[in-house]
Amino acid sequence: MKFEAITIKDIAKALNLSVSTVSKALRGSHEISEETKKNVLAYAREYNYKPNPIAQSLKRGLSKSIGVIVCNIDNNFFSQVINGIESIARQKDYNVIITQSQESYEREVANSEHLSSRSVDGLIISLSAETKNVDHLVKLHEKGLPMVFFDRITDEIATHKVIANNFKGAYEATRHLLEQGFLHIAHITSSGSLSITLERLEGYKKALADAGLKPDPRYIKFCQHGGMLPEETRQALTELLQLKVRPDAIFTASDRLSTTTLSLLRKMQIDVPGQIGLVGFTNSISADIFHPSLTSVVQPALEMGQLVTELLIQLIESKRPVTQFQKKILETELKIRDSSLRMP
Amino acid sequence: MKFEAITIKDIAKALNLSVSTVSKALRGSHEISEETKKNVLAYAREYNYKPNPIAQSLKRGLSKSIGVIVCNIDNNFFSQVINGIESIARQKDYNVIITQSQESYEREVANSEHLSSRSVDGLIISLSAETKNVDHLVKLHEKGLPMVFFDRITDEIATHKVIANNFKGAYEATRHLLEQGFLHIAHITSSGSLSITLERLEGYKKALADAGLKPDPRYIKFCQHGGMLPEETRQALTELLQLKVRPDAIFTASDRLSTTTLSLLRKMQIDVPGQIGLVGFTNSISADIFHPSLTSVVQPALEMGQLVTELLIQLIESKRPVTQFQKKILETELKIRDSSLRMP
DNA sequence: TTTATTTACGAAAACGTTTGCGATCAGATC
DNA sequence: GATCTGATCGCAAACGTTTTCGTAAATAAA
Repeated sequence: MKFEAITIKDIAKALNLSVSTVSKALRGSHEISEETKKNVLAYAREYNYKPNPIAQSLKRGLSKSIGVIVCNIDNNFFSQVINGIESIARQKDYNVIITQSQESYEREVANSEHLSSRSVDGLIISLSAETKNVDHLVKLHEKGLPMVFFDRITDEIATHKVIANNFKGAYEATRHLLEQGFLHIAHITSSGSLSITLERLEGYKKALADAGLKPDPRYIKFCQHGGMLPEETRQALTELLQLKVRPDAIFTASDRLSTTTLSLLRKMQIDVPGQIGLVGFTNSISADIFHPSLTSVVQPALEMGQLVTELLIQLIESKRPVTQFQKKILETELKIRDSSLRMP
Repeated sequence: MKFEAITIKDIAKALNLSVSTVSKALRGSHEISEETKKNVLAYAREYNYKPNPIAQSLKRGLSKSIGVIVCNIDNNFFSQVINGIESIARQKDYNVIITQSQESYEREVANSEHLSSRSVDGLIISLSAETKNVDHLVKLHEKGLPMVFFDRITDEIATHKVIANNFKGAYEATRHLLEQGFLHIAHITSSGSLSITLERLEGYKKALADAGLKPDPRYIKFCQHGGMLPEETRQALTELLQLKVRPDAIFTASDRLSTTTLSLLRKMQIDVPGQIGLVGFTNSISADIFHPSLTSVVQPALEMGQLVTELLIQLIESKRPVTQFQKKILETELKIRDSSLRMP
């Protein structure tokens, strides 16, 4: 199965020109007479000539493609981010190659190596929950592969980063629960090695502190796989419910965690928000038809994807080494719905 | 920003061999002595040699990448399919380039041309809702670009196709509503030009007919953009609710349509299933925490993605032209939940 | 007329591979 | 001793493009 396309050679032969002349004519070089240019362009258009991007890549040493590593695409937050990435990439004529780490460190390492050997021009990464060591990325970065981080970032690599204001988002979510009169607010979150986990945890603690409450470590549950495995969340929730002073509200720190927790509470016949209030980080487009509708901290996922892609392409296309890096922090939005309302 | 990697040339120079010898040694050719092979392999391993895939692509005329065109990635059904695509592609060492048509015919055309000029080795497609004419794909297919379809397919191109048993899925959904005692069952579906629309419509009609009911065209609403625009769904729903004999149940034909309809019914304060029963095609992982939990026809999305990718790669790698094509039909599953239960 | 300058084009190398073929040399066969 | 065979390797072309450099003709300046 071959897919034959017209090449510069064909044009050259047809018009009795040399390959180099045709190439220059196509790029509008001043070295070529207007008439020749016209002829070449006309012929190219007629036969629908498209330059072979692979040959161009080989020549230029750039592939016009960028790699993406996220934990999972089947997740409203990440699929929205990818939407944003794709829109900018397309606009700037880059291809996007998406890979999933499934929260596994090993797969993240394999993906990053595979992508770099696939000669992508740059990498967009959100770390996996399992990842505690970023040497694999440091190595690639030192070799000169441009990369940018979003959402789950690391301090160990100096480059552009885009995150949501996780601290503030978590703070507002927790404060909202406090304002509703909840007192024993638990927190179910992802792996402690993730930046978002720490930031959200700090926001949660600060809100409690500001209300004169002392965070209780027993109320804070980490899920090493970020909610990929429902069993993990069940475990965390079960432990919370067995505490002597059972929490009267839960703040969940990620998309999967939020929906799974709500699902489990329903299966356990626990009334939300009657017996337990709930606020979660989630970008689910269906949060308002959940039972109960889910109060959520929504991240500007689309913008994050767009912004991070713009920064990466900027890095790729910059002539001189970039030394000034940005850390963009986008604001979240607290959408108050039924799951957190003490008195509806 | 350059990203220098070791090449065959470097190895050749270091070991005092020719480029061709090194190349052959790396591929384990019988022309090369065991000792030389050992040396080359050792050196390659030590310096972490990875063949430049772009150069290989140029040489072989194959890029080891496949293009995907779906309407939208931010949708549980499609993201699950892509999950399946990715798993097989990775396993067979293909890259996946994902594009979104956003249900627009123009973007579908642009994407298909962009991908083919990007020299992907093959295409996986689910047609956009707007697409009525597939000439752009016929042209590429005739030029020899392997392609396979899933979900929204066309008869005009002879190739492998993978779909769910839409007829049966729709039939069972409708029959279930009938069994629950609903009599006036409306159907909100996508564009009439989509294969899935027709198949599901037929299943719906057949179930009604088998129950001795005559399908009423006023009860059938088409959404040209497949639910991408909520306004379209609102319009359809509003019209249904204004009928003299208001439907007492609705069967929605796609992911977005289902969640949007449920959302709108809630906003309109219409009790589901009390006033209106609801069954929808959806792969939402949260259908059981909807209010009410949503009875749904679930498609084996992951398997669809895996299967369609296997078929494509089979096509790409086949030495001789393939003339026998498969149309795989995977079974759906009806998950009965609250939204369709007359008497809970 | 001679010499410089411009214009318009072609030859060839390069990017990193793969591959057919020819070269060399050893040993085997007659 | 001449020929053959097999093993091992290098040369060179090829994939399609870009780009540097050279060169011929045409024009301008001397």
